[in-house]
Amino acid sequence: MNKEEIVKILNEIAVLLELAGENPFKSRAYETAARNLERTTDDIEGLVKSGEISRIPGIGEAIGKKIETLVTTGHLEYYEKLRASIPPGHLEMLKIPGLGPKKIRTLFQELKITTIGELEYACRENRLVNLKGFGRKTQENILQGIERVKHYQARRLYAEALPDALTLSSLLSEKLSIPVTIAGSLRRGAETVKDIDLLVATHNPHEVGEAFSHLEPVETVTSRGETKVSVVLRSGINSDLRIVSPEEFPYALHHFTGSKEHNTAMRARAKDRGWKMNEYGLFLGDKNIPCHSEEEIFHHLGLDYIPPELRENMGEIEAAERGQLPKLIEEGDIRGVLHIHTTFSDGSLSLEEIVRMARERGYTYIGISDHSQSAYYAGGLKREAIKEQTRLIDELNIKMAPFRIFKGIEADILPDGSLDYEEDILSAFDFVIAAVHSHFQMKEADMTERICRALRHPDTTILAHPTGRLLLSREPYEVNMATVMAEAAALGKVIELNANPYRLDISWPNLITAKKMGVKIAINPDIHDVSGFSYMSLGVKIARKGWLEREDCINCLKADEIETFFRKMKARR
DNA sequence: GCCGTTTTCGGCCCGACTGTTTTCAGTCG
Repeated sequence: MNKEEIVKILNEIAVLLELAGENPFKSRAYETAARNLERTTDDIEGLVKSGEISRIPGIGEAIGKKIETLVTTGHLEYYEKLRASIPPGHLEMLKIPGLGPKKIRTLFQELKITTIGELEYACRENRLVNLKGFGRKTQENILQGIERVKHYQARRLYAEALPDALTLSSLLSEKLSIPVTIAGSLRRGAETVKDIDLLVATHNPHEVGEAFSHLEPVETVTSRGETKVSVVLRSGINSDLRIVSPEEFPYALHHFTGSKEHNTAMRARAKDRGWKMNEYGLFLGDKNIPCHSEEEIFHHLGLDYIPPELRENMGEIEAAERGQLPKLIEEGDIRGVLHIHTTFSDGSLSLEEIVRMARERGYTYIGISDHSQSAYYAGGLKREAIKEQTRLIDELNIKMAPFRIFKGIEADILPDGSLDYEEDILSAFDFVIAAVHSHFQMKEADMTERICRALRHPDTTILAHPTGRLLLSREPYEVNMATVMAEAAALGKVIELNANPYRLDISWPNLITAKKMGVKIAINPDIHDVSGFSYMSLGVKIARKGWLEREDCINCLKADEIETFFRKMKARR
């Protein structure tokens, strides 16, 4: 059993233990173990064999044994029994706002409720009002919660939530003439988000809460206090506004940016030093240590400033302590854009239009990569079309100099791992992007070998969207990314960070590993139409989340540098 | 269940809000 599956099982055990009414710290121990296992780059099987699995922090004797059992047998009786003891509907019921493990247990013990359907029925029959700890209001809220789960519960893409966040913050900001800051997972650059967190510093909390509740995009107010107002927007997204005093702002900004895991680790660190940390300050006894910015808070705790994207408790605190945080890539570092489709295949922009748009945006080169012949659904290029496009690019390169247009192709990786053209065609391109677009249902070992074989093709420059996932709609195909990344590292091949908001593939946790292995990354917008160029800033945000620096991304190279880079790869064939 | 320069037991981050209570439990982030 591989690492991802074990991580998933440990996390599920944590939730099941909560539902079973176990010691919450035991549940948290499984969460911690899962997280630390997930972020380790060590070979799990190797650690198990050498008896060193407990060297991973948070994994002790008991969990260590369970991991060993999973690795060697693929089963775990403890987990299976635990899962059998909890109705599957209880896991689903956790999604209803206001319902947690305790209330779900009460519902089961008193009313034998095991599914959301039964729960809805029980509410309509008015059966919750007399339960201890419940009441009329709770029953109403649960009914509403069920409605909301049915309609909106889905998480949102970052790119979908950000415009709403910007609208809300600017409306509120204009209304009150005060700054409104976006915090939470949006500030951290999460791929998908559950809600929009906003933060305001003011001495008039009531006025701010009132104004926020009546903004045009707000549909309903779900909770309203002195420091926090929660609403549901017409678009279905939840939004929380936090209101603090100007003095508290830096602490609150840090706190409400999260992540939960980062905050927990930071507060533990403060506690180690005899301090207490919360959204209102950093306290030694009753005395607040004054900080005027997030930077100062980190410095007081002996840390370099940690950019929001890194705050996931993935080693950033340790790195900040050692002064070894990466100098993260910025949008201004990007010199050129690769992976662009034109009207030759399934793009809606002509070559000339793309060149004009790229120049307007300050890029100094682009790389064209239309689909290859077997992608008939996307108008893949036949031999003649390639000739025609080559001729056109040569002309434009003369006309537009010093702007550079590199000739590339997005070649399908066929099921056997070969690429979709003869070598004489492939070797004529400046670069080749290899991509899986079909036959997703393969066994992990076969898919991994298919992709590794494509990487070994002498003409392959970049591996596109390596897991094929579509956020919130399609799971990644089964592929061992550790093996793929190791192969790319050994061969000096590039892996794409596809910046389409639905893909963001390679994922940021894998980026952290790729960087450690020395794999170079191309941040590629996979442009098909005018919106494509705007994906670059999201790509950079995710690259930052994956700890990337300018040196890690090939499209931070200047035009002549990337030309040399492509040539050197060709020379190795 | 994990962990230890407060070590093998007794902690484990912290506060707001809601709805149920009549001082607090549960949930959430």
